[in-house]
Amino acid sequence: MSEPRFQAVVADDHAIVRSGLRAALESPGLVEPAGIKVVAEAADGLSAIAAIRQHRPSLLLLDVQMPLAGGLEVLIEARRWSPETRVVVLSGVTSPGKIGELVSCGVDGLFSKGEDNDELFGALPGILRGRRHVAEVFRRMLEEAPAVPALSERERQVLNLVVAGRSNKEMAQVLGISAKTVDRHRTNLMQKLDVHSVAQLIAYALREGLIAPTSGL
Amino acid sequence: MSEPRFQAVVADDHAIVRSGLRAALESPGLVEPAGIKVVAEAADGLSAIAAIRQHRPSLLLLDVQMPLAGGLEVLIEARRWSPETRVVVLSGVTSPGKIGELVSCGVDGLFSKGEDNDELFGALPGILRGRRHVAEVFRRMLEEAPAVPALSERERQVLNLVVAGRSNKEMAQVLGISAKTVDRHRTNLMQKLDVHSVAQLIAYALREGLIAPTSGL
DNA sequence: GGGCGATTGGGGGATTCACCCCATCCTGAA
DNA sequence: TTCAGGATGGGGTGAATCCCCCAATCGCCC
Repeated sequence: MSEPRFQAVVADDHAIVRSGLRAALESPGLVEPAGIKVVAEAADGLSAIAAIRQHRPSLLLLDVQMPLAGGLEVLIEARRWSPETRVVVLSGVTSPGKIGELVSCGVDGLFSKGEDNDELFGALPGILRGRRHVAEVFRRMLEEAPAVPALSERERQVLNLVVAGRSNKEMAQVLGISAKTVDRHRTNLMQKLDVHSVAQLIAYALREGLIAPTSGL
Repeated sequence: MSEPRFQAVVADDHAIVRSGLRAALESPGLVEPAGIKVVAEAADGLSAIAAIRQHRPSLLLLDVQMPLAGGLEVLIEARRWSPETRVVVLSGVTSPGKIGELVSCGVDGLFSKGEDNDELFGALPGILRGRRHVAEVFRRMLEEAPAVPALSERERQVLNLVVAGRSNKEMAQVLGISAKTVDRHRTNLMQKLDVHSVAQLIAYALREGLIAPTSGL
């Protein structure tokens, strides 16, 4: 019996998922001949970052949406504190925006929770040895991406406030500008996104993961 | 080595969760001395119902939100086709509305994905022998429930259409009634829920899980 | 320097929304 | 049988939205 060559940290807000991943990684032969030792689990983004800083593992298995800090933030912090750690993200949501962000930030692996994990387990050995792997589903999605329009800083702010239920007048106060200017940004925003109502605007923000579904009001 | 006394069906849209639950159920001693045999997995509501009809298992482990049919629908169908099957629901979302619905529909077990699964595994043997168990978190939540107002059929329809981004005029066409009546329902709806904008209305629908975050537009 | 885009702000208008008023019809419970 | 509540509509008002018009300033890149 040989010692596991690799150590991993598993981060997901669901305990069942963590134990499932742990079982799969540690079972010899499934991913690695000697298995992969899971040295820490994390239920939220902050403790994930803490675990990375402490253990400097060879692999980080990461969920996209978690409490306290999302997948992207954790990815960036992990790169900073442990550059040699291979970061693999598991995504439950499939919004082209978030996926694109992760890819351009240089994740080493990107897989969907909905699909079979054969693709994940099959690709992990390669990833641990320096290769990269983005799941078929996501690669096709990015190719067929309907040209995501780039929003300006102000437009993003306005979008967030609209989603939060604020009126133009309130936004004007918050941002310290005229209500008319808010209206202007709003118009440009809706034109860029090709939507024509608040509801569609919120639906867009939701699809793109610009907003946490758990945010009150 | 004795044969497992119980058979289970596991339904969840994430493959990792299914395999994690399977591993836990089947491992001898963790839940049952002889383990629980997982006779089928289902990735969506319809195949979950099909599996129940075919296998008539002693246990159904069920996720709340799945494609094609939600947890509640599957629960009702399971009761119809296999009344002796104990139905245990795992909820990722924690909206008082959905939780209350499930309890009043008579689930045998109700647990949160976010918490440790010790409570689940500890309670399963009792559930298999006829007891019921609702997780601590949810019991406290239901006690502190802020008196969920009951919506009428029309109001629910209008709410869904509002969330879908339809205007009053469009809803009038869809529902075959006057735009003025739609406005009426809308007014009553917002009064009942104590909200005063489309954004807050959508936020409510989202919190209560009345709408799938993955629904396009 | 000359565009280009982001940001700022104003006027105006058509439409929609939020919320009142009023009424009738029907169903089921008390 | 009365009576409450749901569903159906009409009228109207004030506010907000959506979308045009116009203009100015600032920074950035070629």
